[in-house]
Amino acid sequence: MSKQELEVLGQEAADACCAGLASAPLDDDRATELAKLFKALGDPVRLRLLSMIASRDGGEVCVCELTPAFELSQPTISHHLKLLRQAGLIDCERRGTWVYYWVLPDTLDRLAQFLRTPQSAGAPA
Amino acid sequence: MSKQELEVLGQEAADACCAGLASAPLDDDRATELAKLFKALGDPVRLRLLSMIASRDGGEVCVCELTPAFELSQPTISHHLKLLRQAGLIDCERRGTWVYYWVLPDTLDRLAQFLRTPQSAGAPA
DNA sequence: AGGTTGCATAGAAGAACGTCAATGCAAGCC
DNA sequence: GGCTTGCATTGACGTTCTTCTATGCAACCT
Repeated sequence: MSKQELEVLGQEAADACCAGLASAPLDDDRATELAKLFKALGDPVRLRLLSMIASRDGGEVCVCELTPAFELSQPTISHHLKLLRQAGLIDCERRGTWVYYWVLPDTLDRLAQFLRTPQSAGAPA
Repeated sequence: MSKQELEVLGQEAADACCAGLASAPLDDDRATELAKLFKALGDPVRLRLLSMIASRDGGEVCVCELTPAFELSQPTISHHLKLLRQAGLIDCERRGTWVYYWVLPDTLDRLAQFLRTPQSAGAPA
């Protein structure tokens, strides 16, 4: 019943703000778009990179701090950062010698909204 | 400073309830565990399957309804359902001839919590 | 200008993934 | 029992991903 009413609102309205995965079956296009984002998060190195950037007080981290935190080659870290950037999860800027990365919270929040189930959506915490 | 205090609380406390990716840099084990979950969501077919199951009023869907919704072979759908189940996102039960799937909301909510950035964590909506 | 350092890009190799046809197995039906 | 139907499993194949070494480019430092 309330479900029916929601669907009457139309797909656009739901997409625009807060359509969760439980509000209606995903169409193929939207599923493909969201899958790219989740795929970007589906690697432990990228999750750690994202977390290292997001948990930084100043909001920015120099690549020169990220690379030595892993037992991986520098090009590998650079590659993962590129994927995160292409997914719209982070962005970067070169300032002189060093390159700084920061998180784009909107993309993360959009994914968080998408994952929230109806039962949890009511609880503010 | 407040950052320091948070870390003094210990990783367990943060893990237990609501540690977001921005609360502290992820350790390797936790990153690996979370990456598996996100990887399970990183495919359009699996996202659509999950959405089809989650958006069902009764909470349960018969495989016989899921399979024909895709232009993919039956084993392929079965394979994706298995991955979702191994990730702890859904579960299933055989009842007579048919098999029914339903969503496990706890895993989804845990991921949603993880993705919420500090700035959005305050807003209840 | 020449050398050094920080990071990105290119290309290659091995592992992991998505898909299918073929098969297996359980449950219902004759 | 034998046949049919619903779904899972197996094994194979092409694609994508992760990682590396080698290289390129920009910025700094004499």
